[in-house]
Amino acid sequence: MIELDEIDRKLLAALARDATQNASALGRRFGLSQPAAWRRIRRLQDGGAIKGRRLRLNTEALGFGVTVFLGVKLARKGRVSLEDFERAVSAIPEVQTVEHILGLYDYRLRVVARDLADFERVLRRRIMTLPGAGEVEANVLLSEERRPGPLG
Amino acid sequence: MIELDEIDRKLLAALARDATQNASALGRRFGLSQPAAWRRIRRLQDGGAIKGRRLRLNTEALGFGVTVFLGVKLARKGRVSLEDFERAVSAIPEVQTVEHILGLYDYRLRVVARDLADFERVLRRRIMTLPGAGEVEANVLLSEERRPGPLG
DNA sequence: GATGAAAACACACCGTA
DNA sequence: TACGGTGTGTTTTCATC
Repeated sequence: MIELDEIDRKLLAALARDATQNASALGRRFGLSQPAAWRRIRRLQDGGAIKGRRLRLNTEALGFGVTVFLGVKLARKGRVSLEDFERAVSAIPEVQTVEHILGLYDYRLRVVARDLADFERVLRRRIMTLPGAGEVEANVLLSEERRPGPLG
Repeated sequence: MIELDEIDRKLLAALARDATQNASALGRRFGLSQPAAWRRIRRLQDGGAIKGRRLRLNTEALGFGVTVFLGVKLARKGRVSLEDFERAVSAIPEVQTVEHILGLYDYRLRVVARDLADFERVLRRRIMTLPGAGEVEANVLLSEERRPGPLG
C-alpha cells in the first residue's frame, strides 16, 4: 500500500478532477516549484498510484443518448461459463463496463445505445443471446454525478 | 449532435484509452501532421465532444481495497425527497458515483472503503441514515473491465 | 502543411534537514 | 537519504502564414 502525505493527496485529488492542470499551476496552488510538483506526480505514477489518464467523452453529444445498467445472473456458473460469458460480452461494442460482482447478480454491465429502439436491438440480439445468461435486470440512467471519492 | 468523420472517431477512441498521447504521435498513427491532429482534437474539445481529462487513481494501491455497488430504493419519492437524498449522499466522502436510475431501484451508488469492516461502518452510519432511504441492495466488486465503447 | 514563438516538461545540480 | 529550489536544454503546444 502506498503512503501519501498531505501534498500528494491534494495533487491526486486535483488531477483526478482535471488532468489538464500542469505541474507549475499545481505547484503554485500547493506551495511547490514546478519541478517539485512534477517530481511528485512522476513518483506517484511510477509508484502505481495512478492507473492512467483518460479522456471522458460526451457520449450524449456524440449520439448515444441512452445508458442502461444491466444486472445479469448466470444460469450456469462453472469456471468455463464465466470465461465464455466474459469473452462474449467483450465482443459487444455497446458495452462500456463489465463488472464481476458478488451479490444478487453475477455481472453488471454498462451499455450505451443511440436511443431506446437501438437499446432494444442490443438487448435482444446481443445480451439475451450471451452464453450462460439467465435473469437480466435493467436500469435506465437518468443522471449521474461523479465525486472525487475519499482521497479528494 | 456532433458529426464525426473516421479520423475523429479514431482520435477520440485512442485518447479515451490513453490521454497521455500527444498530437504528433496521434498524427503519425492516423496519417496527419502534428498541427492537423492537434487542431482536430482542439475542435472536438471546443465542440463539446470531450467532457474532460481525468486521472484514474489506483484506489486499491491507495488503501481502498473494497468497492461496493449499492442499489437504493427511496421510501418516499416526492420531489423534495429526491433533492434531500442527493444532497445527503453528496456529503459522504466514500461515495464515488451517484446515479439516478429508472427501474427496480431509484439510485445506484459506487462506494469505496478500506476493507469490509470500514464498509460496514459507512453502511451503518452513513447509508442507512440517509433521508428517505428504503430498501438497499449491495454488490461487492470482484473485478472490472472498462472498454472503449461504441466509439472506439 | 510548414514555421516559429511561447509554454510546459524533464533533468542536472546544489542546498537543507 | 530525502526533498525542495534554481537553472536550463528539450519537447510540446499553439498561432500565423
